Amino acid sequence: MILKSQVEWALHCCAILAGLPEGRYLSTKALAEFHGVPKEYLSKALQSLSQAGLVHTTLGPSGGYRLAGTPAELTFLDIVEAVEGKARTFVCNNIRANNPCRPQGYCESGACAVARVMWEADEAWRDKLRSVRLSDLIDTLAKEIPAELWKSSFEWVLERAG
Amino acid sequence: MILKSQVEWALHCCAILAGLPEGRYLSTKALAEFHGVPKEYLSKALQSLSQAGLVHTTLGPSGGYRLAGTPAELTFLDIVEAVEGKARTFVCNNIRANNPCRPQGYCESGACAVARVMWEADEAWRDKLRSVRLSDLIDTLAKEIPAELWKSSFEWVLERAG
DNA sequence: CAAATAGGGATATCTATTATCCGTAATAAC
DNA sequence: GTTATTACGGATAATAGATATCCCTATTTG
Ligand code: SF4
Ligand code: SF4
Repeated sequence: MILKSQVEWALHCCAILAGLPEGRYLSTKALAEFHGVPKEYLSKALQSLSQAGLVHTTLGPSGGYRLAGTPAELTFLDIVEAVEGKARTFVCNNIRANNPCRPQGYCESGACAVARVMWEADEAWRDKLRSVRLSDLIDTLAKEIPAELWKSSFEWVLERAG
Repeated sequence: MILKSQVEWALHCCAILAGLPEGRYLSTKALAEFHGVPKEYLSKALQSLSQAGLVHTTLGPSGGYRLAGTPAELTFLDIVEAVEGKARTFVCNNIRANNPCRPQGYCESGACAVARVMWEADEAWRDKLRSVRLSDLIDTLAKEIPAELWKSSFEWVLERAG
């Protein structure tokens, strides 16, 4: 059970977009080149972000993406769920229904204890992701990334931002 | 990103095995029939439990599986990890290494902030699973399952336990 | 010895992920 | 207006992983 690589891509892209000046847009092409991933496939991840309303887009030359809100309004969970979906990671196949001792017409009263525990764990995962904002990530990155690299990356992006 | 159905199967099988009297064993065949799942494939899940040391096995007629310890010593995490593996759900493809601005020979100092957050969320999921013991599940099931069904299932199992 | 079992290897099938390609509509620059 | 560039969506192919089956072996019970 492994998250799609698009999740990592989307998170990194949002981190880049967070540094974009007001009103500017960055294209799929630039984001793909910066991260060294296939443009067409990254495009699907960005479209997921767009459909979830996390980013705004414009068409045409100098078009591309920018965050829909401030980095403080965007959580890891928003981004992860936009790409990975909101479905729970444990699906109940209701195998108890095959129990040979089960009385005819016995109707389960909702999900059993097994499923509930698994879903609680799922929620714990989501709670953690919900508690970290994109702005928190930027703060950490700014501290950890060498100032020179941070600056040159920023300039690289600005050169290509429409 | 969805957990294997074997996870559900393994959890249910452990719940059944927890009710087994000391020294008795229950076969793959019986467990598969009880849950209505393919015997050969369920066998793989049970082998995973065996390899993880969670259950003991014996061969021959009247052979099968029993818990290696008490239900209180076994957590959800033990069972889930035995079947699903201990690998983290977020894998870092190190796409920052493709950054065109990255200085030659620049060596990353461990995983970046993105990966660390995702791994913390993964840990939160595992912490939750670690906090629930098999004995807790049995307690809940005993409360929720109709006494009659509980009893007949128990008898069904005992008839087939070696 | 005969029957039943766990275990493991090989293999097939199905599904989801990963990736590419192409056509369309919209937009900006010229 | 024309052209270049872009996001978007549909179709499709390639790959990997999950699901499932089959068969052989060693071991144990009776
Ligand atoms: S026992 Fe729980 S997890 Fe298993 S099939 Fe029933 S509801 Fe689903
Ligand atoms: S930035 Fe983090 S998640 Fe992304 S490639 Fe680097 S270490 Fe991995």
